[in-house]
This record gives sequence, structure tokens and C-alpha cells, in this order.
Amino acid sequence: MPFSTDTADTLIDWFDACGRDLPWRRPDCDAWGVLVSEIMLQQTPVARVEPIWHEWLARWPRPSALAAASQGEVLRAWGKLGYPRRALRLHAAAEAIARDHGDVVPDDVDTLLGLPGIGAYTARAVAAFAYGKRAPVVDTNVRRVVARAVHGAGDAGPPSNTRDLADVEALLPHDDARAARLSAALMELGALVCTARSPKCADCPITADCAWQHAGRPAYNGPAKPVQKFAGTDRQVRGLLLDVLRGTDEPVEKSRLDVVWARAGQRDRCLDSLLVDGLVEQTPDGRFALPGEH
DNA sequence: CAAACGTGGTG
DNA sequence: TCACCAAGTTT
Repeated sequence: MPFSTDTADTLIDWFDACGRDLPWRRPDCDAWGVLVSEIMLQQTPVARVEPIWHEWLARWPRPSALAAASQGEVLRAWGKLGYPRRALRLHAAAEAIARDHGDVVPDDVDTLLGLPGIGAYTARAVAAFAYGKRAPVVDTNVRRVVARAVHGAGDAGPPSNTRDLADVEALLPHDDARAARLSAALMELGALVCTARSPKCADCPITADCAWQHAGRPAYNGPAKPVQKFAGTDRQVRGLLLDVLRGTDEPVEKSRLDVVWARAGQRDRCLDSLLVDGLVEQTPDGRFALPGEH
């Protein structure tokens, strides 16, 4: 059941009044700035992204500028944002945009989907937020808002790309500009009001139309969501290894890497996987460094 | 489709 | 303290 026109308008008005003034939402931010923000924001909070985003846009204001940097420079500038393969993929996307698209971020979903690191969410986010297009933008916030406001559930169940896209598509106004604004509003509502823990229903602009409210705010009863461990995993070890290389200009001996993790088997397996992923490079003399700098 | 993939803040 | 959470993508 789609939102009424009034509900859509209410949400858009709420977004205009209460949405955050984030740098990638400003009129002077172009599609490249939006794309960089979307990649950085994947699984990463706004507060940690903002300072890095400013550094990147000042240093690499266009895709071709980033493409001209080495992978090592890019990984260093990525810092501790996490999931550093995103940085490599964004670098590769910048190369493709510079080479194949006249240094302009594509504006259609299918072309965007062909670029490295850009999936179902990011492609539509760029189309909607950078180009004002009507495209269902489905992230974890939107899935939660739809689960509650539309389906009356306590939270979203397991993701299903096809079903999630159809759900949100049905909510969008036909008009491109308003659809794009509503997409931003849905995300912002999930981020600020309809949050995972202790939602602020008293501040919600659409409680009157919320199926979850009408149902008496039942608890989530779907399958338990898997919890991600970190301590002791390969992800932690890879992070420690990479942190050593980020902190040095010169390639390092393996002994410098060996000290970060006691278990040799896991440590070596992780170093090998970093080499395979292209996040680490071995110099001819056998030392280790970030890629493309030596 | 499930699992892998970083990091740090917070209730 | 520690489990949960944060604008996902790839294999």
C-alpha cells in the first residue's frame, strides 16, 4: 500500500525542515562528491566519514584526479574508515569514469551498476541524490522504515533485493524530483527518528499513517539477525597488518608485520589474502608495502 | 543465499 | 563489559 500524496509531502517537508546539513547534500556538491560520500558511507557512520570526505574532495575534486593517484596514496588517505577494498574499488571506478565517461559520473542506474564497488543501493542513491532521478533507494534505514510504517513490523526481516526494491518503488511519487526528495527523506527518517534502538516516535512526522503504531508497536518476531564477531577474526588481523603499512613511507621487513599477531598461521594467511586482494604489495627485495608506491 | 569484509561509538 | 549498530558489495 503506497503512501498517500499527503504522507509523501509531509515527509518531504519534514526533511526540508529537519534533515541534516551534510556537505554532500549542498547544492555546490557535484555527482562526484555524492559518489565518494556514498562509497564512504557504506557500513560507516556519518561522523567518521565527514572529515575524510572533505580531504578527498579537496585533494581529488574530479574522478581523473583520483585516478592519477597511486593505490597506496588512496589507501593512506582512506585511513581507518574500514573495509579498505572500498577505496581500491572507488579508485578503479574513477579510472573507468575518467576513461570511458568523459570524467563525468554516469547518471543512469545500469551504467552505474557496471562500475566497481557500486551495487544496488549506491547506483540508485547516485541517480536520485546527484541527478534528481526517480529510483528506489533501499538501504538499512529505508528497509526499517518500510517494515514499520508500511508493514507494521518491529523491524525489517532478512533482505531480499527484488522484494525490497518493489516495496520502495511503490511508495515513490511519479514525479522525478519529488521521488528523489522522498528517497532522501525516508533514509533520513530512519537515521534520525525511526532508529533501530529506541525509535523517537514522539518526533515522527508520520505517526498518524504508521502501520506499526496502529498495530501497537509489536516487537520484531522475525529470524534473529546474525551477529558479526570481530575480535580474533581475520578481519581484525588484516586491519592490524594494514595499519602498520599505512604508518610507514618505506617498505617494511616481514618481522615488522609478525609482531602484530601472535598466531603465525593466521597471520600469514591474512598477509597472503591482503596480497591477493591487492591491498599489499611485495617489493623485489621481499619487503612489504602499500601497492603502487615502490 | 550465506559468509567475508574494518573500525569505533554506544546503551 | 560487550553485543549491537553504522548510507553495502562481492563471491
